Amino acid sequence: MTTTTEAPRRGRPGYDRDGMLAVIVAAFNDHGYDATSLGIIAQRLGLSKSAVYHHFSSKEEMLELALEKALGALEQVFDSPQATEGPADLRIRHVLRGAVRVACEQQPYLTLLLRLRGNTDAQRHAMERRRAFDQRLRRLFELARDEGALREDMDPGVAERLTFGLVNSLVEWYRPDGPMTPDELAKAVVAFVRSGLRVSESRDYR
Amino acid sequence: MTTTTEAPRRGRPGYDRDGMLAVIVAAFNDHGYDATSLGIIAQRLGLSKSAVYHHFSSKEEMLELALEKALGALEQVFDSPQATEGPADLRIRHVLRGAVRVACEQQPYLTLLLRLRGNTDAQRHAMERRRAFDQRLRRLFELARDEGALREDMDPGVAERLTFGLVNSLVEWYRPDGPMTPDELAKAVVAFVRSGLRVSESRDYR
DNA sequence: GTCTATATTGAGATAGAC
DNA sequence: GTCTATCTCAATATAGAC
Repeated sequence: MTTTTEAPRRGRPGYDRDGMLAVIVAAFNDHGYDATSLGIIAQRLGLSKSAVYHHFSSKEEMLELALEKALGALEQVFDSPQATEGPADLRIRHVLRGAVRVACEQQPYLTLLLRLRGNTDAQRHAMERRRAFDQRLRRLFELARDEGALREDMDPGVAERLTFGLVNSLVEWYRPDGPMTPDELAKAVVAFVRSGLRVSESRDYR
Repeated sequence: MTTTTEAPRRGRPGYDRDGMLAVIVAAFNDHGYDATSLGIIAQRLGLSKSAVYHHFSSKEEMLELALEKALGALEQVFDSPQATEGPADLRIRHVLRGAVRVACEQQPYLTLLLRLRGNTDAQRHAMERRRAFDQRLRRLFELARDEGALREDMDPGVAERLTFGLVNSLVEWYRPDGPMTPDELAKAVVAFVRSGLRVSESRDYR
């Protein structure tokens, strides 16, 4: 189920790198990456600082591994015929659902990615990959306009930014143990993006 | 035009507290509040660290002043009969426009507010005020549902979160020197939220 | 109002014992 | 694989001269 390089369990039971990473990313999201000290991380893991260094060579390596999870998951959304073939509005809907799924399933990792400010090379590189994702999305919206599937009073670029601003904001409040499943949430997002909040004439879209 | 306590200019020309605060908040947003050192701030202001302390008693005071700007502006959106009287859908539209305006005009301050994680008392207090704002919004959406102005297949709480997730995401890409005015943006947001992106039957809403 | 100098604390990272 | 102890550097904040 993991989407990135598998972590061959080593050392004694309890933590593999993936399990440690989950704890570490939670700390990054609580304090911000830069402001998260190795002391805090070691405390949360129940280890000493130098024990942590036995598993990760630096704080930046932790960040890179975490960002790879989010970026890998996002990029996978486009690895499907449904994202690259067929009418643009259907392709958008597919990507929209995939992005909502990523927001839910990879929530902490995506949160970390979305908060990057590009102060180091690794951060800038990750942001570059994210921008590439955004550009593919934008081309889809332009295609939708050309196919007459997008309302004409809205610029495709603005439509794309508003849509994925909405999707990205999910990480701010979605909780896996909350009342909604990712599928239900995806359905709500698709409905919102397609036809807004007003009482609708409710042709079902599919 | 400032919405908060005015800063009586003191000291030699160049910086008043408001002008300094703009520089400081930009630094906070670039590095994250916790990770922004007074050294960085002093450098950006072209002052020594201790000179900065002559204007602000602590780093936390800078944060509080900045957050007050964002929160004050948001709360003002509700200080209008249009936000408290009349049909819920019209009230929502008014608040929506006001929130877009705040996102544009107070962009750096709102960015700072939206990124808080609640690690100090001051931060938690600011987040509490923001939550109060969100709750007023949520009651508006519940009212809209009761008045039959909200599509029935969407929970009002989810509708509110998606809507203001979209609005809050504006701070991530809106630039004052970009091609869109706040008014144009507000119009696009209202249209999106009301009727989505599909080709519409285009009754103009007003 | 701004400076240099400094007190104090905690950061990331390493050495080397067990 | 984990520990204690420590290195080096930079953080917030203050003292006191100009």
